[in-house]
Amino acid sequence: MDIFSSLNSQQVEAVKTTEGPLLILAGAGSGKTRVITVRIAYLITEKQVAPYNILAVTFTNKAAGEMRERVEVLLKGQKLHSAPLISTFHSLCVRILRQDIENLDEGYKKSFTIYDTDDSQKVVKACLKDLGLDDKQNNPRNIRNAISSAKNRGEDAEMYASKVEYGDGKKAVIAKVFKMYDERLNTANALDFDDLLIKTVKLLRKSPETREKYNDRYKYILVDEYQDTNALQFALISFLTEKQQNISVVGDDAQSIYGFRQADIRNILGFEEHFPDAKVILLEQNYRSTQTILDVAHAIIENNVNQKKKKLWTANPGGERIFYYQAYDADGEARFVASKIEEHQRRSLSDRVAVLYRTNAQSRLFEESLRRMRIAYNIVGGFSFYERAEVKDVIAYLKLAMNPFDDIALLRVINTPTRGLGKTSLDELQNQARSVGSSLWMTITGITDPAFPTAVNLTSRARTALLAFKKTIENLIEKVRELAESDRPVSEVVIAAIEDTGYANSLRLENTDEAQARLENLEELVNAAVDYDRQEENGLRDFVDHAALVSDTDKYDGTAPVTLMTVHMAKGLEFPVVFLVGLEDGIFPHSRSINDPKELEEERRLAYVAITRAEKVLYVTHSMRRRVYGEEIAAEPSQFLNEMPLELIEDLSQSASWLSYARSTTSMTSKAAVSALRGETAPVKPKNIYSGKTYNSSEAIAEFFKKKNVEPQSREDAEESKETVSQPVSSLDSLKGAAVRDETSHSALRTPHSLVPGSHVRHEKYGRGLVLRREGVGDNTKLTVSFPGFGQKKLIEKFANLQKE
DNA sequence: AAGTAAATTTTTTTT
DNA sequence: AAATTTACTT
Repeated sequence: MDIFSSLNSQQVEAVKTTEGPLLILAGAGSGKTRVITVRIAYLITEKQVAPYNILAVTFTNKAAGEMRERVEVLLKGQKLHSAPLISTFHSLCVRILRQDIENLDEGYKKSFTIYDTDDSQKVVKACLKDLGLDDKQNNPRNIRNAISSAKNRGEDAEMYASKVEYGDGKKAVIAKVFKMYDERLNTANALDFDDLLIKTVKLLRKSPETREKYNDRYKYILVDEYQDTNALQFALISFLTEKQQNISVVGDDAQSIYGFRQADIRNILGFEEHFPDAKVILLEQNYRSTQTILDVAHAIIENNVNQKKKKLWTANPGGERIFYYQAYDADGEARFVASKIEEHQRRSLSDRVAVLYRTNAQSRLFEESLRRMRIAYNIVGGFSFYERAEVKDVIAYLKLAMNPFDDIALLRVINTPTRGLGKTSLDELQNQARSVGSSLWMTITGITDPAFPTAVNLTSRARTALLAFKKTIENLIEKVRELAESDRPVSEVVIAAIEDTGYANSLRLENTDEAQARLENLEELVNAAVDYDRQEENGLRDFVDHAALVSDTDKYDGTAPVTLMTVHMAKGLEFPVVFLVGLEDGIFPHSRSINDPKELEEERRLAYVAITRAEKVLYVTHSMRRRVYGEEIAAEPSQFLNEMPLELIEDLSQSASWLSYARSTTSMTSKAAVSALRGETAPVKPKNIYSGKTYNSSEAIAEFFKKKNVEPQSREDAEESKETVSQPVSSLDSLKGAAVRDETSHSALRTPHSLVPGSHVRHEKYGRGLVLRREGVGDNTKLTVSFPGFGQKKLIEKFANLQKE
């Protein structure tokens, strides 16, 4: 196969320039991912570079996954002994730190825990409390954000403190918390997301041997979305490419949308200064969109002052005008979108549709309207499976078993399920821990040791409860140790964390629908763990890291007919049909950005990203009313609408719209047009009451966990399935059953040992399926089953309760 | 100590 | 409107 056949001359040059620093300025839709992937293939097949010497870094797991897939296709048939590492910044750092963090000499051990945003915020809250500060006046979330921003700028607690001006009380508080926060994380052997980058950079700076090691390992480095890199990421890349200088970066300053994460556009603008030998290649031909769509996008981005002037061109046909719809209220907007999607699907099923919004909170109405129209859709982001309380609880047990110093994990589970350790006892425990400056786990060990009776204000009941808890965790630790020494499946420990801790039983005793749903989620967690069984000794570690680092982003299914997501998530993707919704002042651009010219420019770039996702058809919609915090308020059209060339827009609104006024009026400003229009509108009609639960459900979760080589699948009308599947059944029978359950009723004993590949089975939730693979023996037998409409599932035979058909 | 009722807050965007 | 936190009861 000629890998160059589909490339233009600039793209070919970008692929063939393998040595030395290279900057590829790639406009939207200019085939940037294709260049990167072909480049990787070229290095391996033509330049004989060993795959493991290649590193490609992206920002999201979704981008990494997609790149991996495409490289795989290009390299199909080659007999390779290794694979290039295609990873996110954060995963790369975890990989390095799990090997070498001990060289950092900061007391961190390889078994470190990763704290997510939620965990970090809890630490901040605890710090405030211990500093005797009120968390009403000092919002923990804001403080956490301030610390995170500082870290991403490359500042540590000391640097931050030195910059606090006299009299700035707020910053003084942040500085204090910052210092304490870092100390806490250190004693807990925990790293937050930002630390992953920071500690890796520090390690590389400090240890020339480590630096050498990774320089020799990664001889060719590619960075995607380079315009979104921040100071830390830049430092990391600089260290890694120190020796070889074989760095190539791809980016587009017009698509920089992560300023809030301290992305520094100077990284891309100053690339040539930092690497004087750098070669620069421009990719300006757009292969994705119609000229009309590009013209609209260009008209908007032109309003940015800080922008390199450049214009994309396309050989694609001009295309139809973009469509516009003004809805009376947000519900009407959602109904319009759903009915148009239906229309599109009737015409041509193959055209994938995306509904893009500024904030996750906007998704609900669109979900509802699509559901009512019985249109299958896929939603990306929002609430993550791993953010569910029950999932976090069980993960916390696992984290604790691997790193008992993890105070946050310990606090999360010590009284979950309730063990009679209430606020009083826990306060005392924390006080005790603080007074000796050690972790809670060590403190518990001290308190419960009969040989060293400590003077603590604990009731004997609490002491007994602590002892029981300690035993529970020790058992779990033992399980983890056994696991590491044998080839036992990861799922076994996960089940132990659910069952042996009493967690599942307490849920069963609740006997409510909600508890039932939680149990189902935990079954999915066990199913997810099955996938890690083959990764031997680090399986559990990897599994928990995955839970911390992987968001719902990679739930994205590139073949789903309808996808709902935020504009941020849509970056790098393309769709034949795009709905850009909620184009209202305060929504898009967001109210938080409207007063700062810098941030407004970022919003504009965001709008540019959204528009350039569209290949053929673009709809832009807005509503005249919107509910904010439960109150319905008047909404004004986005200024971005006003920046679009009006002659390229076709108005689909049912009655007189902002657009028609804007067109007919030269004297009136568009804002005035809106007020004039509003004066004519009828009183608010009664709102359609629809209060069905819109999301959640285990099928969404099952979806999430599906890994590569799994049939993609959209979410079905969950409401209907809820009604028809009256008795929800899951793959993990043991978790669901009655609180007290006779062991002999385990499905393994009921299921005949005849589920060989090729046989047809029935699963109570997924329906009829075909057994594809059978692995393991006895209780550990795992089956890979393909369920039409649900894709492939890996199930533990013992728990799956499969009926032969 | 645990469950319930009342009060308060929440919305950027992501690893 | 919904979710989370706090205050109050048993």
